[in-house]
Amino acid sequence: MRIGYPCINRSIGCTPSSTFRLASYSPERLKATVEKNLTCLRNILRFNREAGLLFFRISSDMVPFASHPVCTFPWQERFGKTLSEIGLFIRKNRFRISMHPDQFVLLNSPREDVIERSIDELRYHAEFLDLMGLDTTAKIQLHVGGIYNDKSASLERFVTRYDLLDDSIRRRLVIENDEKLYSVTDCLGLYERTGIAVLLDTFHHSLNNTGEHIPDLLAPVRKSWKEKDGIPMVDYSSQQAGKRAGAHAGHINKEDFLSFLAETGTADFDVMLEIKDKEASAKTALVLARDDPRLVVRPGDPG
DNA sequence: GGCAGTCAAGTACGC
DNA sequence: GCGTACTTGACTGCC
Repeated sequence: MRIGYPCINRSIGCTPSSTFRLASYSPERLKATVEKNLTCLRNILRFNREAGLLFFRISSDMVPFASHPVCTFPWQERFGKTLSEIGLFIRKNRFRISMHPDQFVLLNSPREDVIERSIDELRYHAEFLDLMGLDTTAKIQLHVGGIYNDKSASLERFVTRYDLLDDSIRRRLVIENDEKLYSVTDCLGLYERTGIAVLLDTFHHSLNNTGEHIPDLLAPVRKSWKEKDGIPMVDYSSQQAGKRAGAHAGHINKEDFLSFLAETGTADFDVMLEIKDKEASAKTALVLARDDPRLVVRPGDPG
């Protein structure tokens, strides 16, 4: 078990997801922004190594407009060397890496233009991980998509689309249950049909389920991750008091996290804390888990 | 320098 | 039908 947090770090004073408006696109601007983002990513990874936080989600904004027609700058060539250096650092320190394209990426849309843009965006994500030289345990996590007034037809479209994807994308793609439309059970059904691994989001599951308890889902979810995929990734969060159902907590709820560790027993996975204060809660989680035999690195271990 | 309005992209939902 | 929430920050133009 590794513990981590997504995309940004709130204490080291840089952001790895600087961007700019489409209207102000220029190759120079792109180059400068990617340079800045990569430098920050490096700093975050160093910070994480020292903190013992070995699971990290890389922001989709590393290369702004990467999949947009406006972007003709050969960022792959320009930054290939830097990316492979970062990848080496990642492999050397046994980090686990994920990426999570945002809500515009939909494989089951009935609209062909949406599908095309989505595949372009997935190609960018896969390319980014490939350039770092990461193996297929580095994943791109995606939700199943929309319902479009017909859930079974929409599931069917997902299967069809998934089968048509390039292997460079397919070998990294995993599906995550969402809080409203597609439950873990729906995702496991897609696994049965396509072989795609299922990323369990415990918080989404608490909001969208058909009565299954987390401990009962661990084995079927585990089964969907093959050896080449690595151990499962799990997203963890809890409800922010006083906000709409589904709002991510601002700080880790210690009791809730401890009971999550307890109810998952000896099942091994890497866990990502989707909590708003990012590395602060992740560090707390690491301390809370210090006696858990599943942990790869304990707090205070030399980095 | 500070502020408020706005930002590539899709979908579901409430009014 | 239209505006808004997702996730949330941070870019941008204006004062």
